[in-house]
Amino acid sequence: MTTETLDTLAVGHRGPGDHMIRQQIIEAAEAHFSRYGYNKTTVSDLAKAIGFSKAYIYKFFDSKQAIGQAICAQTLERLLEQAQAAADGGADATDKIRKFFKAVIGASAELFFDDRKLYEIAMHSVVEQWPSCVAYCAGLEQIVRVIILEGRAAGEFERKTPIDETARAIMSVMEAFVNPVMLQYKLDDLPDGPLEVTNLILRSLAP
Amino acid sequence: MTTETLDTLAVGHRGPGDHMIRQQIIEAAEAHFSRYGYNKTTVSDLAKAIGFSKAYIYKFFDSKQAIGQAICAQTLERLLEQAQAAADGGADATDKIRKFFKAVIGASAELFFDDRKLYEIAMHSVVEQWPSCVAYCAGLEQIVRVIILEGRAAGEFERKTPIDETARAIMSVMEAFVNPVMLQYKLDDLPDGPLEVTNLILRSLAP
DNA sequence: CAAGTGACTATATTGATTATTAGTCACTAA
DNA sequence: TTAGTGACTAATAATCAATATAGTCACTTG
Repeated sequence: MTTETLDTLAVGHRGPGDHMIRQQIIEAAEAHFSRYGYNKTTVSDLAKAIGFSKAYIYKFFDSKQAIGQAICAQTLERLLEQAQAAADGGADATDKIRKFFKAVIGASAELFFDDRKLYEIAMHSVVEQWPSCVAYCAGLEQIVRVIILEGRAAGEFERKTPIDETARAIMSVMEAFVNPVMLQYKLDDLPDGPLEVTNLILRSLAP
Repeated sequence: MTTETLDTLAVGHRGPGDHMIRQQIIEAAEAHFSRYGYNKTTVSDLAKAIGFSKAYIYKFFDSKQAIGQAICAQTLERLLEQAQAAADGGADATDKIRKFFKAVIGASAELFFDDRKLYEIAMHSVVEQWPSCVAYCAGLEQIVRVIILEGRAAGEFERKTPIDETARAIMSVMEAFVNPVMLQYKLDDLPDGPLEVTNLILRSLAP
């Protein structure tokens, strides 16, 4: 394992992993991307914002896209944290599944409405299969897997289906609402669509 | 009910509903769209193909898009027929569900690989919410509904959940593989993804 | 050596200019 | 009246030069 942080895939990073400047760049990028969007902010804009030259930015990041990935990863990590917190607040496994999906979808939809520009980066990351997105999906699946195992241990859920298949299938099923690319087409179905699908999932988990 | 056919929503049609020329236009459009794509074929091309002037086309269709809708509707109807036929070939309701989804997804994927241009029109129809697409989705859901009712009558499936909710949820769940916009991102998951999701659906239907 | 940059190139992006194309309509011929 | 069209306009799309941007590198400064 490198000196890079564990939870952030530091793709496209250069130079020291933990540097004040790197954080400043990320903060400036988050502000600019959020306000003007990814395409409309230039690397020079970011450089000006932190008071250095554009060339210096490239001591810390491989490319503009790498900066985008960093702030996308940050955004998705935040989503993931919210989802985990919601799941933790559930009384039993069934409740956790319910709260988990409600939180993920709610938070995604909120991002869509309040912060369209960041949402667009997230969509981009999905289409381009950025590692941040892959990590996000894997994170969601992992949370689901843990909940299911808990439910199985408690006798709440069936145990015949292989855990990997169950978790994968549930993620597939929820993808239409969880995947930013697809969610935009399903906004009309909120919040009932996810609820009905959650019910279907829970029925499929019944012992 | 108008004189228009029952199975084709004749949106954007003009003049007599059943006219030799209309059919000729549709055939020419299918050939051209399939070969050169929707954007690259001009209305004049179609006119030339059937040996009339461009203005005459507009005696039969409101717009170029209306022609696109007609051939899109035709394509989707064909998909629907294949799906229905596959379902009919199932031994029991469970088997019908399996065969149905396998057929829909297989046929969609085939369209994607063999006839990319037509597939693109289908995608366009989804994004633009053309009636042909709405009809297609409704048709799929109707087939599912009938199978479920059969399965319930045979004691194969549970009967507590309202049939509308069940059918809607199943369609939501399958959307990632059935919806042309989304399918293109899931091609790597074929054919195992749909299979696992089908299994999940069947588990959720267990009595 | 570490921190930082100006000046450079190749690739995108823009915008003003043309060229095509969708769609209409008044009209002719039978 | 019915079948069909040429000529027209408004909107859309292709073109291409001018501009802007991503990304590199040799270089300075402390």
